[in-house]
Amino acid sequence: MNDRISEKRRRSSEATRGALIDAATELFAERGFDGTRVDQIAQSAGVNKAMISYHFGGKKSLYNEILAATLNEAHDRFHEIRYSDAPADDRLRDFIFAFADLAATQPALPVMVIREVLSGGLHIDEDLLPRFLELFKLVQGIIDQGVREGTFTNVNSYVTHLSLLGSLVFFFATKQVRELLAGSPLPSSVPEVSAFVRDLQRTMGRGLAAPTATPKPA
Amino acid sequence: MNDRISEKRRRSSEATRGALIDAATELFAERGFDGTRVDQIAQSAGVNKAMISYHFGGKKSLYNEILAATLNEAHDRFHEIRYSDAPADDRLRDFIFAFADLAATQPALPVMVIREVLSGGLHIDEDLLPRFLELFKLVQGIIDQGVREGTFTNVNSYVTHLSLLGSLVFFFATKQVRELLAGSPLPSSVPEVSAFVRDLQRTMGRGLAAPTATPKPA
DNA sequence: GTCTATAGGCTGATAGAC
DNA sequence: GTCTATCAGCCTATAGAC
Repeated sequence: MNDRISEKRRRSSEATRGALIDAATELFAERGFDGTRVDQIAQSAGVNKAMISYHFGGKKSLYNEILAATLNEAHDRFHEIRYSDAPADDRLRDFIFAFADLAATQPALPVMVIREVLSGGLHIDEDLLPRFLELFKLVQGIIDQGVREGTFTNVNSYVTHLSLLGSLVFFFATKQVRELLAGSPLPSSVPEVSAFVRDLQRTMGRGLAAPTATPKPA
Repeated sequence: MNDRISEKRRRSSEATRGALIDAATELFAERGFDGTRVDQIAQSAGVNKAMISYHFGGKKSLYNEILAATLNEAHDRFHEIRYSDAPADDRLRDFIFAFADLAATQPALPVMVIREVLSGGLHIDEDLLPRFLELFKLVQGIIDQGVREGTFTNVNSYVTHLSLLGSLVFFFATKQVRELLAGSPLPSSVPEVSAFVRDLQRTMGRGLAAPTATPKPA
């Protein structure tokens, strides 16, 4: 390849793209699409704002590219759970852990998901919708499995999967405010996250367990 | 009072105010503060957009007035539960029902709450914050009570109350999208809501019940 | 590939007539 | 109290220099 002459340029280009994506991800998550100014994105990334149009074709395209990347990462992370043949209660436990793990690495995901859901998918790209719904289907499928197998009590899987996702998404989406209200920076929220995961796994496990089945000891 | 001469005007004035509030409530909930245009509010209310500045002193003040009214209504609705001396599991059940009932009448509440929480209380009025936190404290208090009384298992009340509120807020906040995805208008979501309330009451009740205590029959 | 400068459109607010 | 007309500011996108 004739990379030699353009090596320096190529690296700069990708550095610019990356810087823009990182800055924009944080800002979009924090203030939403409408609340984010392209000037801020550019300044925060340390590049000129014209680069947004050049590299991504505008603010909206940048937003969609970020959303796509985020959803794709989620898709990959849940691969094992999706095709696992473990019993439903184990898969549920694994899902809660995996979601929390993902949210810890990619804090923007839950916020962007909830923002999209609130706005009724107003500025979501049409071909991103399936990726979006996958997440919901996976959880509902696990609950359906448990009901079918008889390990879960006879809940409505539709409303129940919404409850579970609501708990998860809300917890991580509110992290920022809670830190703010907690006084200040909050040293480390890791113990908080693991308490949340543990309690949610237990509460859901016990709450869904069929009356006849003895729930596994916590 | 000298209302006679200004009676017609006063009524018009309040009608204008009311129309603006109604229109703005719906639009703010649907698109957020930044996503809502004052032109839209005025047009949707059928009045001139100058009326927003005249009656409320600007877009932001209108927003805060709506948020205050919404939070005050929530405060009033939960009065009985707040001062109830019933056992924790009953209070929890009542709270879930009351929240759902409130959300059905005031669909904007959960959406505005979640939007505020996401933006880190960026444009919330400072004297509104206590009202906001009340809601959270109430739920956490109920869970603390159950743990103290020994009817609830030894959960972390902080993370658990977030799970519960997350389920509630998320379910009602996503109503719009879910209707959109369900094909179309969705005839009536009442059966869905009652299924949600029932399952959430059961799942939380069973999930939190202390191992020694026998959960009440559903 | 990156930057500066600027265009063009829209937003929220207000002065002044009725 | 309400409306029309208009302003100043801000936002995103782009043309053109380097």
